[in-house]
Amino acid sequence: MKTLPRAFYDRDTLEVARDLLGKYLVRRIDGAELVVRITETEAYIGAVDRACHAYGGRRTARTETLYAKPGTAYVYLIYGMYHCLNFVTEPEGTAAAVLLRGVEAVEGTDLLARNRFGQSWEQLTAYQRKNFLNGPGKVCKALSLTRAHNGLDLTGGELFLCDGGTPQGEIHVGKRIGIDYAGEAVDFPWRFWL
DNA sequence: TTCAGGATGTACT
DNA sequence: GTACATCCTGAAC
Repeated sequence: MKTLPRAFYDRDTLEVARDLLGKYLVRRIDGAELVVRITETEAYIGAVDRACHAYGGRRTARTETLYAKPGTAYVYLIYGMYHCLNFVTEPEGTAAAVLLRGVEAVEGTDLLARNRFGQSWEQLTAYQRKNFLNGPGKVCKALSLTRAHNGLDLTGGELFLCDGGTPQGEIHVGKRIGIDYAGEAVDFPWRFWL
């Protein structure tokens, strides 16, 4: 598989969010390789989006990463205990990114299960398996990603994306989750899933 | 299967 | 002091 080049991210954020479906995300850690397939994303575009941390050109210590060059990881802490992983898009100086909301395990399932529940896949309940990696906080927990990885270059060898061919089935489009505070942006159809 | 409530700490007002 | 791009638990259905 080939690592996606920086040019992949240096495009319209909505296009990137849609194209990310079906792609493989690879995480190398302690000699192990975790691979997941992307199934759900959301776009956040600072210039026009009240739900984006960098709405209206806002620059703070936290949002600085959103202005970084495309192909950078933006990781932040939410609700005091979970992390969210984003892929920075569009040219450097433009605040936009794609939030990773859901994936499915491809390689390293057992290590993913241990990171998330402290147990092997075999030990998980049916409920735990069904809700394994279907949320942004769950994905970061399983991939062992924290704010320490904020600003990481996605064209490097620690965390990167690979092409996965054309995804099967239909691409769904709808409203984003958990942004009821964002006024008119609540209704933007910027969520994509398989 | 759905729902309400709580956990928890950082960023920003 | 308030809000937050979430998740888990336990109870009701």
